[in-house]
Amino acid sequence: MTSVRTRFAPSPTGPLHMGGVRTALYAYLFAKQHNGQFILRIEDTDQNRYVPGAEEYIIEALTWCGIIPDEGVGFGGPHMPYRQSERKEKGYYRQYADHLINTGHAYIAFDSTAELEAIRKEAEAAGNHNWQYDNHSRLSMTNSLTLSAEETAKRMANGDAYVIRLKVEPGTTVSFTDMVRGDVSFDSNLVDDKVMIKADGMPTYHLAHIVDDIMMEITHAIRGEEWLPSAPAHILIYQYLGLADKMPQYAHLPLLLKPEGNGKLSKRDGDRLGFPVFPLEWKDPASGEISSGYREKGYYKDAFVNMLAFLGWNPGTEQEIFSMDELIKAFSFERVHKAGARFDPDKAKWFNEQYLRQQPEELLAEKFVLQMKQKLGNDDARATMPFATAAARLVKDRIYFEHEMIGMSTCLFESPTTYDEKVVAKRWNDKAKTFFAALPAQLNTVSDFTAENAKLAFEQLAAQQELKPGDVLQMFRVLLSGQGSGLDLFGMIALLGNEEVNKRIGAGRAALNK
RNA sequence: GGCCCGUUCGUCUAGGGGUCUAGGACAUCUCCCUUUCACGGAGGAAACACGGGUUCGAUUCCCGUACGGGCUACCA
Repeated sequence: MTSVRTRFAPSPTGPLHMGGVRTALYAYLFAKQHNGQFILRIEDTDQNRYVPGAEEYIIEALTWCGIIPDEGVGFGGPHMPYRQSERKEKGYYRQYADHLINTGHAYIAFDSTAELEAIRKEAEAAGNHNWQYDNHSRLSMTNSLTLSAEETAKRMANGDAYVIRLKVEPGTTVSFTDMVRGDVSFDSNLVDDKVMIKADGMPTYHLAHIVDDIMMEITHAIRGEEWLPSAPAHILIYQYLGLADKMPQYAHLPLLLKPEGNGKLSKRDGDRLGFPVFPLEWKDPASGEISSGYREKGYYKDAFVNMLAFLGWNPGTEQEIFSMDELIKAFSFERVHKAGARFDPDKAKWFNEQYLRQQPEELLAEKFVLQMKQKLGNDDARATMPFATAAARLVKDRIYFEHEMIGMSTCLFESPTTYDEKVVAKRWNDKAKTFFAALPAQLNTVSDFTAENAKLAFEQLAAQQELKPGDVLQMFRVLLSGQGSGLDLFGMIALLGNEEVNKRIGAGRAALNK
């Protein structure tokens, strides 16, 4: 039995959409589950749409996600080159196309784009919305079927522009078994004569992916649902080639839909709704426009991959957190949902939160030290592991992303400049004033300034003054941080230290008593 | 318009003839914990698109309708 070989074949027309990443992920998971190979092929047959940097972006994005190709552009392999423009130079596609012509399954067509456009317009005006170049119309067009062999040869020798079209035989039902959809069938009468080789000599997707899949021994072709309508043409090509036995199994994946409204998820949605649609940040080379990326937004790659895997697939158990290895074991196309999946940015954040919670404390502390150094300067005494570890413990459960640590802990580094008015209005009374006048001295009696000891001292003083801790606790927080809510109060106090706490109490009293 | 695919809580989904008084997760609400907030815990509200069949019995099978999506290029 030959080994499973899947491929991801994007065209370098811009940054890789997260839907594309999911397609790559499923193809990768399936290949790895079967100890097979995952191949990255670049489909750059449309010279007009080529975007510089896109190819590098694709490779970097897949690499970041841990979806590492075994073969492909940037990775080498036994089927080089893996870029279709280069494979075209080798004559691969033309060879297959000529074979199809020689066996009567394809023909040369001279009709120009402008002519076709005119015909479509005319048909449209006559109420025919579905004119296509097919078995109904091809005999009234200018092609090697309607021209004599001599005339055709003459035109070609003349350098007249022509394309090679597939000659679809009418009257059959084309059916195949899709890995996610089951049996699907089409009427060949309705399949158009697809262009396989364009006037510029480049193959179209339809021919190119088949030739490459055959040559690269692809066993499973995994792609988006948008390809389903052209699947019958692809199956016919395999049949006409006499290579139906080489045809991979197809899997058409459901599309990713907008979080709200209609249609598939697009670049615009991210900009509009404030979440990334791309794995990595992308700067459009032409417009300079920047699209945000999951990596730059602070998502863990594992969380991103986990989230993506669950958009349209689920394991059938209640487990939601999956490592790549677990995904490889659990994945199956039978469990891919058939309907499009509406993307939910909240759930994406939730996944990241879960991964954040799982992070080892030490790792978080290391990142925190870096953030502190950036904010406070390299030499700041607080930007060290012991302090950062304690601080990380304080903020960890209140954030979705690592980069939020520093912002969540502002009160550890900055004295308040304003004080929560609501709390002040309610709690800054005579008793509180007396209490906080005495508190610094009380705190000075604490020899080991831990959270527990500071709390004890605080409660003692409150008891002495016949106050419930609740009467002055929130005010204490406001004096220290300016805010009515925030990090665990005594945890924060321990980190601030006796001296800083007293200083802030003093500053706060001065400000509020003015 | 034509063709193809789809349709379970707001969202992602489980379930594929009786076990469904339809399960989980996100979001939302309530309560508990807590000085607060968050975390955590407990609980609530919330869905089988509709109409016909088939069947003793349909969320589950079939057919229609509606709705959604995709495709309809010498783009992928």
